[in-house]
Amino acid sequence: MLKKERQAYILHQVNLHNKVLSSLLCSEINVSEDTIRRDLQELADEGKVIKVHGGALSHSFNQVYFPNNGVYSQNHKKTIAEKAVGLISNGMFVLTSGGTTIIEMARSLPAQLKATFISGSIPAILEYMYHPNIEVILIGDKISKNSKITVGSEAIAKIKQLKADICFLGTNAIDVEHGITDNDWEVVQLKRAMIESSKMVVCLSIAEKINSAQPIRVCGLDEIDMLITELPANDPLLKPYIDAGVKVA
Amino acid sequence: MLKKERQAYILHQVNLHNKVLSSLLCSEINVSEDTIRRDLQELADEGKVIKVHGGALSHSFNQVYFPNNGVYSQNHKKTIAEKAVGLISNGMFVLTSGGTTIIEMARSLPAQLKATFISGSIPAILEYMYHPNIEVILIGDKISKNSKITVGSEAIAKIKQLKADICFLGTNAIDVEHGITDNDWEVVQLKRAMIESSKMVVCLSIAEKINSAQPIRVCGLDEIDMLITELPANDPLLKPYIDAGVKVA
DNA sequence: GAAATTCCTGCACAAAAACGCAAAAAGCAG
DNA sequence: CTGCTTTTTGCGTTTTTGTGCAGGAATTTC
Repeated sequence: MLKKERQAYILHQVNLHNKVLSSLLCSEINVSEDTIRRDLQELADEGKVIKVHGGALSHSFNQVYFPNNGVYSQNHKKTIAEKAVGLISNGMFVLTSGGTTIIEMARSLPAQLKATFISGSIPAILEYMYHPNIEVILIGDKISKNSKITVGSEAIAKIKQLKADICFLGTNAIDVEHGITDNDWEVVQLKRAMIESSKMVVCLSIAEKINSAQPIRVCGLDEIDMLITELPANDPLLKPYIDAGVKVA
Repeated sequence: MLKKERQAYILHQVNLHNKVLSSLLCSEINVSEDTIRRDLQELADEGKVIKVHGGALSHSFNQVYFPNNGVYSQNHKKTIAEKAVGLISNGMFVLTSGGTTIIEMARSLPAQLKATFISGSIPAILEYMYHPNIEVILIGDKISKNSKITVGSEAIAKIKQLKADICFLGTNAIDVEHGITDNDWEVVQLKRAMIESSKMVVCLSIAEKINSAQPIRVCGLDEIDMLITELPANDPLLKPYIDAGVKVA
């Protein structure tokens, strides 16, 4: 394979999937990692891709791909994400909110999964978009620059027209007394709509946020079906939620 | 075998397979590698093939894998982008399509500009999102993974509810006879809706796309108000468009 | 913090290109 | 056919280019 040919192939992959991993490319094309690295470097020098640790990104993608942006520990989120993707099966309609846990989940989706994902979260959409078998429906409206998600009455109206199989909510605070709470009024409206439009509601929450409360109420515990944390299901911290009728994982 | 005959054979192979290896050719035709190299050099000088280390590539190979890349067209797009942003003033409602030229425009927006941008193009939205003073409205619908833009009846319906001050269209092909044409049916529907929903329609097009046509018609020249290219306004290539009543810049 | 990846640098080796040169082939005039 | 010039080709040598490998540094991950 000619060098130029190889670079063309790489560029094609970058534009198609928004990102490439050097490790994958080198086994795919059957050349050493050094060669791939040098190719990526050259393409980067020409401004055609953006080189990052482990591979390269397309130009439009790099801005939102913040690898470890989270305030909280990443591997907890990965644990949660993996438990969550286990609930999704082929053919499902899946509604997701925004939040870093949700993005982690989007990254953990197995390649062979065929499902339809609906979301207004830009970073989540980017992850879904380069997944080979997932169909993506974007909820449009005004973009909230803070949370990088579309908010507003149009988005809510659109969600209310749906009936998804399952809905995943990134959770800012949860406690037995107040249920799920949050601090952004517009995001709360959206989450409420999502809950109403889903057959099953799953909350993703790292343990630190359990038994904390925020000013605005999203819903009571009776409205959610499952709570996923990084803790084992028998952790005493989760006992009150199980008693309140919430499944945990 | 005569030299002319040999070169014709090589050219034929290049056009057939999009690439040739010098090593293969020389064993095939039974001449030294030097001869092949000299032949390729001549063909390259005549612009019939693209010579690379180890062989040669056809022109169409480059067009498929490096669609108008290169420093030149990047600079051209920047020129176009800068002309385009000059048309936007504070408080405007701006509708934009997808395409690399539009993204370049998004990158060129001055920081102090206060306007509302409406688009279904994910890469464009990403650019707008990080701009300090721009309000962003995202058009939702199913995402086309190819063009990274939302397409479908919902998106079109939403656009038709608007009346934007100005609309910027990335253009794939334009000529006097057929007007604006494109090759993606869904994108064309979207562009048609955008044109209808804008007080002013501006097409952004690099010069190489001028006087070319694609299978699907977007609109006639009478429906666009302005054509922006990297060429000076008095370039003869633009004359027919000016005659047809289109402003150029 | 420790372990695992990934990256960078210099180096060696092979493949290909460039260059000069001379032999071979072709064209041409007598 | 012969002698001459011009073009084309092949061959050695030198340069350049492309690739892989080994190490140590840097970064990410757990």
